[in-house]
Amino acid sequence: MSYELLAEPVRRYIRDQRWESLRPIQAAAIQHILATDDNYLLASRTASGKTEAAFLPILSKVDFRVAGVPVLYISPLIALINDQFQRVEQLCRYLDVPVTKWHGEASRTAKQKLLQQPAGIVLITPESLEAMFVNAPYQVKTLFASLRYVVIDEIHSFLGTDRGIHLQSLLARLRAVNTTSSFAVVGLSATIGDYSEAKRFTGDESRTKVLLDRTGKDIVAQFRYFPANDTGGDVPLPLLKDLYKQTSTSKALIFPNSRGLAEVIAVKLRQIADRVGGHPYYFSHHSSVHKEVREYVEHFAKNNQRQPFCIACTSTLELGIDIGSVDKVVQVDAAHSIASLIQRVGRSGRRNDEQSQLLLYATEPWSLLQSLACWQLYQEGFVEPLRTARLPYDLLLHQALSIVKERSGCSRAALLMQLRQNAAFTEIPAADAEAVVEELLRIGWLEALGGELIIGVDGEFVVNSRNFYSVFKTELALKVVHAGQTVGEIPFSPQVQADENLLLAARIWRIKYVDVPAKRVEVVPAHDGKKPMFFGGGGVVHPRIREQMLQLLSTKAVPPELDEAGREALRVLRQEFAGCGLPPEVGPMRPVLVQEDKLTLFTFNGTKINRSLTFLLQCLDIEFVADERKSSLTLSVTPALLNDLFEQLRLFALDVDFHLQDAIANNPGLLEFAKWGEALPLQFQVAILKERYFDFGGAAEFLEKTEVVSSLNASNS
DNA sequence: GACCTGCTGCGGAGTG
Repeated sequence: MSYELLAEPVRRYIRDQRWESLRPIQAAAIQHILATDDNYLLASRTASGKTEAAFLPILSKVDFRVAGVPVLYISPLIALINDQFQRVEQLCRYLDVPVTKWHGEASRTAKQKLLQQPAGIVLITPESLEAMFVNAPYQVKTLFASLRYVVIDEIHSFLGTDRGIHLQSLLARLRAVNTTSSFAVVGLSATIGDYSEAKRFTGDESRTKVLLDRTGKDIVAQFRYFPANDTGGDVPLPLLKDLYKQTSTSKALIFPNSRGLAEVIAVKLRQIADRVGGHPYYFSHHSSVHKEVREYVEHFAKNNQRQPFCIACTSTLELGIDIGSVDKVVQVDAAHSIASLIQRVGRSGRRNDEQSQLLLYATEPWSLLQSLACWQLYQEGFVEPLRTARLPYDLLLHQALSIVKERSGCSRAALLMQLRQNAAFTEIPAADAEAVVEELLRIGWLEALGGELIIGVDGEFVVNSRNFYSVFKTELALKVVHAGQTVGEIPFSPQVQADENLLLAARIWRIKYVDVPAKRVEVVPAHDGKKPMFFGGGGVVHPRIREQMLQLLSTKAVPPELDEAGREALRVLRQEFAGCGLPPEVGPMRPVLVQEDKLTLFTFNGTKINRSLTFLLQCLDIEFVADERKSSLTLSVTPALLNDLFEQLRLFALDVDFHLQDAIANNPGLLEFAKWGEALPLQFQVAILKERYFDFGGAAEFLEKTEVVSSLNASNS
């Protein structure tokens, strides 16, 4: 029935593709998009035909004969644009609709051609759109004044992120340009945790509908436990041997949570394969592997029907880049979020008749616990809800500069009006927006000239820099080159000097010389090396995962997916907490283990709340040791004093601004997470810290409600 | 104990 609704050229495309039927998400999208002008979120798993679900009806509905570009597709990745270009262009040939890639690596000739004859569909990144607003606002008008649809791919990757707020703001600015029509948004998404929050993203929650296909795949999960030995060693040898056995004849993706470990695993598996005469197709894939090497790996995976292969990777292979199907997905130690686990699992068994196989290794009891908790929550259908920041002062600052540049100067009232009407900033009070603009004037990034605001002398450097178009920071790195070929990059570290060895792109290298001014390292192949040092902050674990971990500790059931060693590790960990006498329903109870003159409080709470508790303890000048992996705080107080301490901390939590101001002054690195936060007035720096880095509300609630059960009380009774 | 993402305009050399 949905098929009948489509335009004839689109139906011809479907016939030529020899599709037997439309997927559920496609059928639903066709009916809805053709019937209304509402916004839609199309949520279903990887490889379920979401792209077609959006484009089949849009191509049937939109009149492409009018001047201008009626359909804009926005993607978080260049690689995804290049993939989607081929699919969309193939479809568009049936309708004579031109498709143009518009990103930093796209052909300039093609862009020029589009500007001369604006038509069809444009595929763009948020940063390229930002650049167009700043550098060529007349082009934005020429191209997008008559937009009818904006398709946002992998929209979940924007939710709850600074880049998402940036994109929201760009959408609002597109609406302001959209003078001859109005456009609807169609977001393509994986399963997400909070659909009402996702609907806000379009800028009009009430006119946004969710089309959801919950059909999942059967997944067989297996947990295998190999404790890391004390002598160090990055990955336990028995684990590597088992991993080799499990994957040597499969197409496998291995996710070890860090670039360094991805290199270790790729190199060591290749060495084992060398010794026993296995296949040589071992790769690594992450942001520090050079783009061309990554593209080769992607191409190999996609085009090899029969050869087994193994890619040790990070989240670079989480999003929808087309690498075909794999037989096995391996997670080494706990994934940091369910959302990420979903994406990784979705990579396996993509052919319709296949079961997905998931292999979860743990090297340490707490990681095993977290991994089990994630898996259970995954099965329950839980996904972390992500809340978009309501007070993104830093992004408002960035967009204020961008708008002034776009308009080549404008009155203060016009700027403030445009910011207030921008859906990304509606909850920022008018007086606060004014204060941010005032600060921009004070630091000379803006200047007032005859009633107009223009970019100031110092601001010119900011807005004319290549760095202006993105809202995220990147680390400085040295390019690693072998015989004229770039292999990848490594960050500056003490390791980077001549004759040091390192692993990169699944190979071992020795550094010949380091050219610091040229940011270049020349390497030659070697036979033994260590993983490169990469830096990064900690990951953010959602409180629900920690609750589930505690639940696992306080019950007796043994998850059937666990191997023998895993069962034993879980038993030992449960034994450690047996003295606390936790009931099966823990509710607000949290265990405390008492040693001689210290105690360890296990908060079993999320990273942001733990961070806040840590900060409050620092304010009180109390000595402690925090361990985020165990979600624990070790303090030199007696259990009897714990309630008083909680009450003191809670009072601090309610009035923390002064301490945060102090902390920022002493440690500007605190604002590292917000690229445009450093230029803000202090009170707004405090505000973005409170909303995005800490969770003092959650901490206060924890301090108020938690009932401590200590091992001491239990053994006394 | 993290991971990821993007990029203008210009000049000049090289290619067809």
